[in-house]
Amino acid sequence: MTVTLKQLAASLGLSPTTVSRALNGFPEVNPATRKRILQAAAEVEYRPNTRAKSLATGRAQAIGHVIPVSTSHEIVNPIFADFIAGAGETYSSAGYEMILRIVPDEEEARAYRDLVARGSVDGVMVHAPLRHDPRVALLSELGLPFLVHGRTSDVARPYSWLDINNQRAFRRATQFLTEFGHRRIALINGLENMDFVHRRRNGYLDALREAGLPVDEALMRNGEMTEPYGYRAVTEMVQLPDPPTAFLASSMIVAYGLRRGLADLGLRMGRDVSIITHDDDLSYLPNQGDVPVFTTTKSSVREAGRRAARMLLQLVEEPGTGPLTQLMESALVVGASTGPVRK
Amino acid sequence: MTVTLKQLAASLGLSPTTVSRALNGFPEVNPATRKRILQAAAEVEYRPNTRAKSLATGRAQAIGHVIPVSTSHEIVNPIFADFIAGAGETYSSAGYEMILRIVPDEEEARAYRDLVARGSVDGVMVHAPLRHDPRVALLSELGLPFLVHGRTSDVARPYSWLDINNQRAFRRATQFLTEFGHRRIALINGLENMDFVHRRRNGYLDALREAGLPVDEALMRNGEMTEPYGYRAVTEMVQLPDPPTAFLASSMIVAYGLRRGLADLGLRMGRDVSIITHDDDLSYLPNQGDVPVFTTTKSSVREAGRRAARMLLQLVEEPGTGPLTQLMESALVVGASTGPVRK
DNA sequence: AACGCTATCCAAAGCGCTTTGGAAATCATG
DNA sequence: CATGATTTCCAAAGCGCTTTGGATAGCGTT
Repeated sequence: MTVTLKQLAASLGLSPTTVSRALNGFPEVNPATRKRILQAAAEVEYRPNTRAKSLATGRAQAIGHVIPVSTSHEIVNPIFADFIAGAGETYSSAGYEMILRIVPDEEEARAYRDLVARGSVDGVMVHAPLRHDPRVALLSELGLPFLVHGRTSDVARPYSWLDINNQRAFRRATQFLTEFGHRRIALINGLENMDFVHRRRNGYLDALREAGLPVDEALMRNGEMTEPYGYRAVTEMVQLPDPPTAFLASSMIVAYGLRRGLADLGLRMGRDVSIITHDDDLSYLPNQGDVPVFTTTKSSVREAGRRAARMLLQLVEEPGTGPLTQLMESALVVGASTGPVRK
Repeated sequence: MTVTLKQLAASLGLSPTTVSRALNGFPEVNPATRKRILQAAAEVEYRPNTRAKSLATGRAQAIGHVIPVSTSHEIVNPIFADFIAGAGETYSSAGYEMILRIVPDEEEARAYRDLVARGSVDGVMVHAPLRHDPRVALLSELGLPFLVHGRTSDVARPYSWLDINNQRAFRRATQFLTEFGHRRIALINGLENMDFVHRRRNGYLDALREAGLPVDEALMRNGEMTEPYGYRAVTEMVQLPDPPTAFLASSMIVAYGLRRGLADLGLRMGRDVSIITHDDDLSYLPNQGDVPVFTTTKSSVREAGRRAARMLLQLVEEPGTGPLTQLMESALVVGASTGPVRK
């Protein structure tokens, strides 16, 4: 059964103090004794009780992820699983526990306060930041180390984040299309209140401006990034007097919807209509092959999870470390979904 | 800042004992005093320190989910996010923490032992059971309450699980197709070592037998359930001397691949070729509308998460409760992807 | 008036660990 | 060989809570 420090110490004829020091690598213990202790500990598979340890040390050895679930649309972000997987790997190997809280979004603030008050975590990861996100201010105030996956746009004080360069990615993607002669490019974006949506649009607008192309509101959409959303976008836009010849999609799933729409319309992707989508490189939606199916702005969200976790752990373990930030670039990977505009 | 029981007691001129009893609803405290205590506690937003509490009570108030990540294929199951979301809701409202461990699959057993030894959890959820899954025996031996999402096939002793009736679902789906006159039906299944894959195949085989149809190995595939996997399956099978007229897909993502394959081949889904897929009702892959795009065997994995969590909590809170099992049926929802066989 | 109950509160121990402040033994040093 | 410095160990307190085993006061009974 589970063996405690005290029992282990007794079985060795030593005090708990010495055993604890030996196990935790303190210097003041005879090498021979230490060896004996380590051996015995390994033999009985001793593991310190997490709760006791963290009560004594004051550190939770755990990182929290609070996932708000909107009671209205109930969408669970599909990138969530891969990000968590990446972050979780890092936590595990650093000896941290990952604790997840799924809460209705109106209770998110309370969840953070609760985690702090109960001393359940040493830091938290902030998911899916909004353009104006109150969480940054809240967490700064609470004094809990945190790292934002993404950014938010109106915060006075600096904070730590890891983001991909959404603006640059979408500017490059748009440029790529304009260079192929496309002049009517649609942007099938995510929900308006998300911060990344805003940045992607900026990149798109930058490129249009640089190419001297007009902005047409009719070619820009915001919505929950589902497959039917993509489908609807393309089937409706094709009926415009001057329909788009190219589409920028905000996710692979949306791109699937676009593709289906094109197929139903009898249009060939890459010839009649071009598509570029952002690809989070989700493990179950691979876009590979000699020539990938889609041209994408690609960036592994799993890798983002790994890096974000590493940064957060640093913030936790070295308090006073200035805000940490990291901007990941995404690759523009050319696949079969783009081509010169048809005359 | 964070206030402790002792501080709260001191500020009220009471002993920690009384405050603790008042907060935990014990009878031996004067109603007036209790009210005073509750008020003060609410005012300073007192929350008992989780670790201290669980050290004292011996209960972790936490449920573990161990997610093995294969180092070889690295696929994170897409249903994972929705299941977790469902389970998480339940845990939260029951006052339990959810702790997640992402571990390389060869270390999974160690992860369970570790969780037990450290006393980090009161129970665990077992994901993605294999046909022959060693975890059930391991966990029984460890004496840790657990619930399996799915089933495994060769375990002597009874265990608790929640599963969908995969066999029945796939039998009905196959029947539905045979009744439409299909005689060449392909089964695009998941990885062979997964338990549900086996059950689905059994359902499929049952229906073929009932319809007096021969089994053709060339029409059955196993593989990681990605979009390209579906695509490859259909494009290759169509070249068979006697190609299938209908496909059973094991997930929505696979069905997307099938659909793309058909489109590339110039075949119309629902007319030239029929498709039925299992639909886990993932929030970001909706299959709705007056006439859904796909005919599916549908069962919400989110709801499964909710129920599984409830069952697990019951096992944890009422030890000695016999093994709990629940078999959910999935609905056969008719969409636009099926039709009578073309002559 | 003495008694036993009951209601209400508290002191103290304990959960399993870490950590402070010695104590004892060993060592080098003059 | 006495002295101070090191090395090596341990007792005890403490982390924030629960819980056992009283203590005290107020109450109704006889």
